This record gives sequence, C-alpha cells and structure tokens, in this order.
Amino acid sequence: MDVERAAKAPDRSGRPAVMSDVGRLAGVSHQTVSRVINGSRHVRPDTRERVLAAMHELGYRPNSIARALVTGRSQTLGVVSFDTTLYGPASTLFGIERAAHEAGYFIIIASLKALDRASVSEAVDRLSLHGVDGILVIVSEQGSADALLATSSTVPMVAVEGGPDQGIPVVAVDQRHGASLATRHLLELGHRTVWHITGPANSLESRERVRGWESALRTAGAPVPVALTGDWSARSGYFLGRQLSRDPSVTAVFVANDQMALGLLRAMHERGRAVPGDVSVVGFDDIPEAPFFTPPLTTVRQDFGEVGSRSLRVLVRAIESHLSGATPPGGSLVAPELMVRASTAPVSHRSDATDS
Amino acid sequence: MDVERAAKAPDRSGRPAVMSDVGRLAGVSHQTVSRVINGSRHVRPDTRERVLAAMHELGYRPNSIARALVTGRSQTLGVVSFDTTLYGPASTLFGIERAAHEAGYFIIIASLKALDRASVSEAVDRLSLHGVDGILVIVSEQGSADALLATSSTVPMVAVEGGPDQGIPVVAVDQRHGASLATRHLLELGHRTVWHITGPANSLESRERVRGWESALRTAGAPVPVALTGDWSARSGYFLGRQLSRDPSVTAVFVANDQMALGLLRAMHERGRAVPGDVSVVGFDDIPEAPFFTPPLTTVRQDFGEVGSRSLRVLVRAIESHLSGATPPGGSLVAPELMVRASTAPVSHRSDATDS
DNA sequence: AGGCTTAACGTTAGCGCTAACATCACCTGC
DNA sequence: GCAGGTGATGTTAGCGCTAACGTTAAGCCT
Repeated sequence: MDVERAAKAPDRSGRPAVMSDVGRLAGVSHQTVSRVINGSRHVRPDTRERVLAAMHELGYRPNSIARALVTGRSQTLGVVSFDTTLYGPASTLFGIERAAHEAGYFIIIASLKALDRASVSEAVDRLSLHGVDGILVIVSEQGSADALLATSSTVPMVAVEGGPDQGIPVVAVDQRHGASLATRHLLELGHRTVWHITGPANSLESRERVRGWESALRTAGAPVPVALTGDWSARSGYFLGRQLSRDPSVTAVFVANDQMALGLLRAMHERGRAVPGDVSVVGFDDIPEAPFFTPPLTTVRQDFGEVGSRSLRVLVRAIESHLSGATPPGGSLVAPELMVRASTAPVSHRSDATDS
Repeated sequence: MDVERAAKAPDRSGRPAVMSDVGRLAGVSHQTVSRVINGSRHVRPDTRERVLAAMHELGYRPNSIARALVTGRSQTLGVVSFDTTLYGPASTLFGIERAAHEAGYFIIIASLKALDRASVSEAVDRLSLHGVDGILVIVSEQGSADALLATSSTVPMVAVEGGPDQGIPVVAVDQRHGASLATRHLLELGHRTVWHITGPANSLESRERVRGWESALRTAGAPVPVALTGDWSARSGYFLGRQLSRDPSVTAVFVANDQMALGLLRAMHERGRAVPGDVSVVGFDDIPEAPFFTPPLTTVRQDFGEVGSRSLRVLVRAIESHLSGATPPGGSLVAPELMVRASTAPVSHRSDATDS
C-alpha cells in the first residue's frame, strides 16, 4: 500500500513541500498536518511528533495565501497615510506596526500623493481590493475625513489622529486640551495674551489646537489676537516669526508644531529678541530634537506610539465585531502632556513697559 | 437550458459576487470574464462590453488572494527596517512605497525591535512566510548585513543604505564621497584640520563616513584627530559638543548627522563659541529643518527618495530574473550633494592665533 | 472539396489549504 | 453485552481564480 501511494505521488522534485508531502512522510493525512499546525487538541502526542519531524525534514513552510483564501482572512491590515516623512505620522505608523506584530497582523502601507477625497478613497479601494482585513486611516484633513464616510468599502475602518465626528471610530490625541495646556501655561507666567501660529487651514489637528488656544484665552479673559497660518514647515515658522518679531507687544507665542517653532526661534534670534527673555515660545509634538533647540523648547508631547497601538486595538475589535455582528467599538482620546523647558519664562518688566 | 443553469446556481445572496456570477449574468463562462479582466485580445468587443456591464451591475471585485494562490505572485513586497522614526529610513520607506505603487506592488513593513541578527532573519522569515514576492532590507548595521547573508530564504532580496559587500545587491548613498565632500569643504576654507563626531560604532553608514573623512584629511596632508563617537541623537551631539567646545584649537567639525549637529550647535552656543565665527560645522542628511537651525546648517544632502525608488527597481529586476533564471542585477550608488549654508566660514584670525 | 489555421469561446483541473462530515476503535454505564 | 459517547484520524468538497487544453465555426489556401 505504501508503494502504491508512493507511485501515485506526483513528482514535486524542486518545488517546495506542501502539506500532503508532510503527511505522506509522516504516514498521516494532510488534514492531520493541518491540525498539528493549527494546534488542535485532537492529535496524539506521538503523531504530532512524527508530523513535526516530517515538517522539519522537508523544510515545510505553510502557504499563508492558500490559508487566506479558504479562511477569508489575510491577517493583513492597511494603513493609509499622507506624509510619512513627518515625525507624527511616522511615529504613529511605527506604533501601529509594533502593535500589529504583537496581534499577529501584517501592515501594508498606502501613502497618498495628494490630500484630496479621490486619493483617499482610491487608497482605501486599492487596499480592500488587495484583501486586507481592516484599514487604519491617518487622517489629518477635513477632505479626507469626508472621503472616509463616502467610501463604499465594507472593510472595517478606524480613523487615526483625526476623522469624521461620527460614522467610524476615531483614535486621536486630545489636541484641544494640549493647546489649552500650552496657552494656560503662558498666561500663568503673566503674559497679557498669547499669539498663535497655526497649521494649514484644512488640517483637523490645527483646527482643534486653534480652538483649545481660543477657549483658554477667553476663559482667562485675555484678548484673542489674530492667528497666523503656517504649513507645519520650519520655513513658514521662520517667515511668520519675522512678522511677529517686529511687534514689541508680542511676548508669548504658541506655535502649532515644533518645526515651525524652530523657524520662529531663528527669526527672533535674527531680530535680537531674546527667547525667553523677551518672548516666550511653546511648541507642539515634542520631537526628539526639541530639548536641543536654542533654547530648549517648551512643548506639548503627543504620545504617538500610544495612539498607534490604541488605534490598532480598536481596529482589531472592529474586525471581530464585524464578523460576529456585535456593535463596533468607539474611539478614544489620548491625553497630551506639557513639557516645560527653557523657551518660556515669566513676562519681563521690559516687555511690560512697552505694553502698559 | 438557462433555467436549468439558474436552478443549479448556488444561493450566494449576501455574499459578494464572484467571477462565475458575472459570467452567468453576461451569458459567458467565468473564464471569459477572467480574459476580460486580464485584457486578453481573444474576446469580441461586444462580449467584453457585456461582461464589463455585468461586473458593474454586480459590483464585482476580483479576489487578489485567489489570484495570488494560482499565479504564485502576491504583488506584495516586504520592507525590513529598524527605526522608521528617523528621517532617513522614513524617507527611504516613503520613496520605496511611491515607486512600488507605480510598479503595481504593495509594501508590507516589518520593523525591528532590536538590531541583532536574530531579529533581522526573523523579520525576513515572517515576510517570506506571508508570501511576499521580494524583500528590501534597510540595513544600517554590520550585524544585520551578516544576518542577511545567513538567511536561508529563497525570496529575492535587495539591501538598502548598506549591506554585505557581496551576495546580494546593495543600493545606497555614496557615504564616503559625501564625507569627503564635507571635509574638503572645511579644509578649503582654511581650517588646519577637521574634527569628527561619528554615528554608533557598528553603523555601516557611520563607518563609511569616517573613512571618507579620514581619507580626505590624509589626501590634504592634514592631521587626523581622534573621532568622537555619538549615537545619532541630538543629545549625544550636545554632550560631545561640550567636550569639543573646551578645546580652542577646534575650528571645524564634521558631524555625521544633522541631529547631532543640532546638539553641537547648542553646546557651542552655551560655551559662547560662535558658529561659524569661531567654529565651522557641517552636518549630514539635510533634514528639512537644517536650513532653520541657528545658524542654518551646511550639510550633505542624501536623496532618500532616489535611494528608495532605485532600490525598488533593482528588486523588481531581481524578481524577474529569479523567475526567468537570468543573472540578478547589481547594486548602485547614489551621489550625495553638499549644501553650503551659514554654519561654515573661512577660518578666523582669532582662531589662527591660538593655533600658531 | 478537404485540410489547415485562427479567433472566440467553453471545460477541466488544479493552486494549497481548512471546514465539515464520515469513519473507526475504544471506552463507559447500566 | 450493547447503546451511546468520545478521541483520533481520514475523506470530501470547496475557497476564487488561472493555465492548459478542447471545441466550434469561420476563413484561407491549394
């Protein structure tokens, strides 16, 4: 009988071993091999050993594509992101990947060329066509948030860092709270009010930060200056900083990210306005370089790693509830933290003089 | 006959349409649908139209996992990388993704927790088990380069940014040339010699930069000071910078990356040594913030995007030659570029005085 | 007219795996 | 001693797709 079987066996010389090869060598069916691989309890220990030995001898490697075809799950998640070069998205992506690895998932990335509705839905489409089990979208702009709701995909999705107010779960840092933390810190140092350099107008994070800044000023009864609009780059921070540096009444600036704060620092330095002697500056993000700016930057730390891993957990739960028909999970907010360093100081009398 | 067929058709209500559903609606076999999808010439135009219409009506979406199973190609490539948060790897990853998208591939990432041999081969293993068609490894350390050679995987691989001298193709920036560019620039400004802050000892890039620096000094007949070893962080640049700032004979420093240069700038500033008045500084990488340092940093630009897209092209060719049995492609070097800004200046007489 | 090509399909047989059921030996309780 | 579990396996039938081959009708040559 064994001879007969061996005669029947197709010639697979060269090609990698498959499950039935392992089974044949171990003297069991391919299904028992599958049971061993998937940890079924209904396999006798000695059979398991024989199968394991056969797998080892043949250098057998399970084919996850075949498995995905039959189970309908690829153990792969998609991440849609815009500029993965920026510190924020890059760290978030990193956090997601780490959490995904732990949860047994792979991460496939789709970065966007442009930030319009079309590219977002095109990316979501591409990913779901490729067979991902779920999608994380690192959203930072209103258009993409809208695009997410408009997408017809049935794949579970979670928005990260920003997103529509309803429809899909959102995991993000509490931007408004962070901005208010920064603004209150400056007010408490005695500054009459706080100027603000924002991110791009359509950035969701930027808008939230503006709101947090405004509400903190109003709560304190401080005047609300006109906000200056930047584009996250050090370059824009520099040019807006030059503008602000001309106005001696400006003694405190809350800048919507650390890169722009770096540009502002440089502009102030060029104009001979001391930081924090004449002007106090607070950034946002706490990039690794922030403590080494001149002077070391007071800023609001966002825990991107936490955002990444938390959003992954939410997505995995969304996938499970999608399969079981349970109610999908809600989103969550990560608390930011103020890092006080050397770019902020109590308002000086010199500045007070020009003011009163 | 049509009635019979309809009766035979399984109840797929709810489940997404598959190829045979489309075929049935269009009155053709599933194979003809496949032909339409894959652009076969042997389909009559009116048949093609009917199939397309049926696809549209049913909202048919091809299942790429089933296709991957039968073709043996997943159109997916793996990227192994260490710290995706750093500007270099992040930009390279970004460039790879863009090029992959254009070439019709997806990118799946595997970031490493640690930089030892085991994690590199574990990552390569994980990816090839998942069925990727090829792997790009962003290598930056000797151990990983060795690990690459030791891996038993039969999946085509390309090393990016560094790698073993032979065995697999390597695509990288010409670090040695970049370092020599930086060093020669400083020597040409009249500095007697150039000090050097390196990256971590086991970093391949760092080693190459040290070699370029050394050979430029020797060629010019300049003395070769002892190099100081950093770890890429602004923090380490700061502490090593404090050391250098105490020595008045130090008038020119080549720092192996921009972050450490930032730390050094800060240390010099604290000690009251003017840059570039007393000390000239050159960095490496040209991160987006470099022009906005105080002072704007002279540095060596690496075109990470080019490295990413070029390495992808090499990998795709490696995959094709793997399939056809042709000779695998070789690697290539990307030329760096010196960006002269305001952190370097001709040696001042004040510094000369202490020297002679 | 008979043979030959070719276009335009249909049919069949897998890819490598898991799910679902079938089988069989062995044990249990009364 | 026999119905009725239960544990360990084998068998069968797909998952949705493409490759390879089969079939038919039309066109062309000699």
